[in-house]
Amino acid sequence: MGRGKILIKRIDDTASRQVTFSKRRKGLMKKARELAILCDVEVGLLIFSSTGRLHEYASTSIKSVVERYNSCKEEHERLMNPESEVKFWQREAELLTQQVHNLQENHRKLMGEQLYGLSVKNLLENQLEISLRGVRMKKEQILKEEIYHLRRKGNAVHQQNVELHKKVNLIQQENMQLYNEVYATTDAAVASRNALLSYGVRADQEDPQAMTQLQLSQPEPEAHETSGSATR
Amino acid sequence: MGRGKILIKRIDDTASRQVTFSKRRKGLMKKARELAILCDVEVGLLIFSSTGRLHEYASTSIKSVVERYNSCKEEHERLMNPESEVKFWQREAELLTQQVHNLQENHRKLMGEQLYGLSVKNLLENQLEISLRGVRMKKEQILKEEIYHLRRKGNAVHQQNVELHKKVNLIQQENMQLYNEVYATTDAAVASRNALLSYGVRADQEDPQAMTQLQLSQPEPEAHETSGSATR
DNA sequence: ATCTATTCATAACA
DNA sequence: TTGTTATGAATAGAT
Repeated sequence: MGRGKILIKRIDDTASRQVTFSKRRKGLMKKARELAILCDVEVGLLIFSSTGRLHEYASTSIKSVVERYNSCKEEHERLMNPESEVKFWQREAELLTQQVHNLQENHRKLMGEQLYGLSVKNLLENQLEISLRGVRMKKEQILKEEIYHLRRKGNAVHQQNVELHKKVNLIQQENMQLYNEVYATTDAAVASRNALLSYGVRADQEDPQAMTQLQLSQPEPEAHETSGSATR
Repeated sequence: MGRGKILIKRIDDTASRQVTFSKRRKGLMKKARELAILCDVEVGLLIFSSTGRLHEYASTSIKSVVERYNSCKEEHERLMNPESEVKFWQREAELLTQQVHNLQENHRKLMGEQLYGLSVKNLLENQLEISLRGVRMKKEQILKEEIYHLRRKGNAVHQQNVELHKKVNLIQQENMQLYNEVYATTDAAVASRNALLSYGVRADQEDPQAMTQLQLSQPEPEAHETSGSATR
């Protein structure tokens, strides 16, 4: 099938060899494909060039062909062994994945609880703080009001005291004047009478008023405030 | 190549198909072998007949060809596949283990921080609470003391008031008596003189004392209330 | 790469 | 199946 017949032996000339390789390889693949199509069979062809390059043909796929080859040949040594190893690591990975999942779940819950707990705690504390502050403010207010009233009361009593002192002084003065007048006229009958007369005039003018005032003010068991203004 | 040209499509006639399969299969194998020898390359050929029968050619061996195929193509479909698969799952397991470790670490830290944070917080709160309570107690104490002193002061002033009223009443009584005696003897010279004399006696007995007391108590600037008991 | 003389593979037939 | 053969197909070697 060419200009001359050839012996089927390795072609020494590299170039010729390479050319022949290309031509026959192509033809081989064509015939492989034709066979697969014409006869409806599964075909796989693998060719490795001298440079290491791979050339392949498969009516379906090399994988399929090789699998079929393996199952056909029942050489499970290669397949079964690695499979069990794969299954082992798969199982390991599954377990670890589950573990990760659980930990993440716990993590999430924990943080959630932490946040929830803190917020609740803060809420409670705030509420308590507010209530407590309210109570304390009221308490202080009451105390301050009491102090204020006591001060007012104290002042009022003091004012009363002052008024009383004034009155006491006034009465005292009058008394002393009276005594003086009385004693000054004790020995002289005429002088006594004049003094008494002049005193009587004064009494008509001022004293009855003072007496009325003193009589009007009522004594109280436990003294407390009165907002009266003592006129004088 | 034959008595007539043919289309490359599945041969419907089973017999023809089988004949063609035999002839072409043989030819394909021959050519595969020729290629392998002529070009000094590795060739593998797998053919599965429609009945499932395997026909193979390999310049070396199918095993060798398939192994070379796998390593060359780096398509680790069957042989290499398990290996890389194993490595993949090993890697996965390593990553997951690391992840578990990190999560556990975080978990531990988080719980630690939580506990630490809480304890510190509580400590601070307690400290603050104690200090605050101390301040508040002092404040209240001061307020209460102020109230107590104000009350004492108020009571003292009140007591003084009462005393003053008593004195005022006493003096008033004496004054009235004096007036009565004076006016009763105004018209009668003798009666007047007796009255004056008796008054003098009384004054000697009581009044000087009252006067002294009154003079000793000092009047204060602001005064109010009267709690006198007006005897009549 | 392309051509082509030649060989080869094989379709049809027996 | 196997063999025969006419012929298309593949290809060695030249270009």
